[in-house]
Amino acid sequence: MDVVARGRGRPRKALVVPAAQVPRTGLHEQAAARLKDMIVRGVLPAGATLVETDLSVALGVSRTPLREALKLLAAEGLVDLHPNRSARVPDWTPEEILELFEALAGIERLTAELAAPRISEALMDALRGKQAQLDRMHRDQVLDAYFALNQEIHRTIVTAAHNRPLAEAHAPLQARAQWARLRALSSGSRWEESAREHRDLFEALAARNAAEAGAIAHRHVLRTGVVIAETLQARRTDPAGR
Amino acid sequence: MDVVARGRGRPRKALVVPAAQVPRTGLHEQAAARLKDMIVRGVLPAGATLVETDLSVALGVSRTPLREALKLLAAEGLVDLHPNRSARVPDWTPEEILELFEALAGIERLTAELAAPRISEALMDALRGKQAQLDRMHRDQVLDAYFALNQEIHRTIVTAAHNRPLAEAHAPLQARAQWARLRALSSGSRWEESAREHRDLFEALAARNAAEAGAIAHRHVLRTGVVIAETLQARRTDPAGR
DNA sequence: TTTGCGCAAATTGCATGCAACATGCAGAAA
DNA sequence: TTTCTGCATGTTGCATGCAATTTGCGCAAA
Repeated sequence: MDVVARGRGRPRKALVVPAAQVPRTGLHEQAAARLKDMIVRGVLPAGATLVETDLSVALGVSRTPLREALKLLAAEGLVDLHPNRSARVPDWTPEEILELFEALAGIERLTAELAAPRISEALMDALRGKQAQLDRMHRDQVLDAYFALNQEIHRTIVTAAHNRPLAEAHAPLQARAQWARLRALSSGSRWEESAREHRDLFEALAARNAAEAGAIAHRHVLRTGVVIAETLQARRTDPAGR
Repeated sequence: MDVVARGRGRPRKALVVPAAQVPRTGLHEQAAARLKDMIVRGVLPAGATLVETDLSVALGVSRTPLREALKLLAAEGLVDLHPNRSARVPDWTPEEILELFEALAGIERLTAELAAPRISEALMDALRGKQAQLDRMHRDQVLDAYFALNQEIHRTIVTAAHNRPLAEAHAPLQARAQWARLRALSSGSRWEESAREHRDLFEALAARNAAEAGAIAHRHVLRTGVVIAETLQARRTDPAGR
């Protein structure tokens, strides 16, 4: 295939380094990733109808990989796909968002429970660092950085749970949750509470207390979902209200 | 589009009944369903490489919908898909099966916890019927009917949890779990135990005891996974051993 | 014998063309 | 006016063709 040593036999004279796993992804995956990003960030607004031809020229690919990408996103629930109809960006109701966070809370409870006993020292250290940084973000009131780091911590815990199928089940929910979070960037009061929950969760993990960590994670995510759903509900009845 | 009255306006003289929602699914979905079935049932054995051209003639569709179907199955983890390589049916190790059931146990715990307080009377009745039938299957030692009904009960509980995202997260795991179950049709001793767990779970649900129902479901699925993984492990070290 | 190289066959990735289906509108019938 | 019908247009579903990539095999060199 190319000059780099590949495969399992020990490379005896590797003149070139194994060239750090460039993903080498196909067009349909790139298209899917870009679409996902556009939907989550709201570039493609809820309710938008996605015409294949238009989208394909917009993304610079032909319809075939685009259609494959749409199928992938449909599997994640990020687009609605009906036979012989244009794909649409779903517009989730606050009730659906609540359902979503209920499920997410349950799954993150599991990840926390699993992570508590089996998280590696290395990941625990990483988590410690992130937690400290999160506290700084909170103290300095840097909302969007806090937001991003928050997500990262949750992902780290999922990783630490060391259960691939669970992570795979988590990912699609997480994508939709981020959609909701981004358009309900939470209120200051909840921020305070959220920061404390994060500290508590970290403590529980550090103490390897599975039940406690799970319970905290569950409450944390569920509470987040309630606040977000309420925000969206309020904005729906009064669209002008920031 | 055709003779049946459709749409929202009251049909004043509907000469034909609305023709009970035939799914009208596309070729790629049919192909995906058939492939899924073939993989779960073992018609396509673990490790098999799936050549698009061959499969497409076998299923009687062209490569385009077949490729879309493969992408769908890949999203469910039922095939491995790498760029520029033929798709393969994964051959899950007993360790991976154990991970899978660990995740599944967690999710079914959630479904049981959610279902306990909110299951409708109608579904509860249906469950009662299925449970009674399950007991008969157990008494009469009809293994495969027991097996099928077992699956159905689990699905019913997922439905009763009334949380769409959670059900969507559950489905792909369930597909792989069935793959494992089908090739490790459990031992008689476990059967006894499993039947009792099912009765206990039903009781807990009937009593609307969320924590108890969740705990039972968790143990039940996890234990099933352990037995299945052990069976697969044993068969792997001694392939001849039934 | 073993290792490396290069070509040929097989296979996937993608683009494009055509048929089927849906939707909206104009015009006819009631 | 209101409702139904048929057509025109836009869009999706699928098949097929071609280029790019992988893979297996033969053959020569060490």
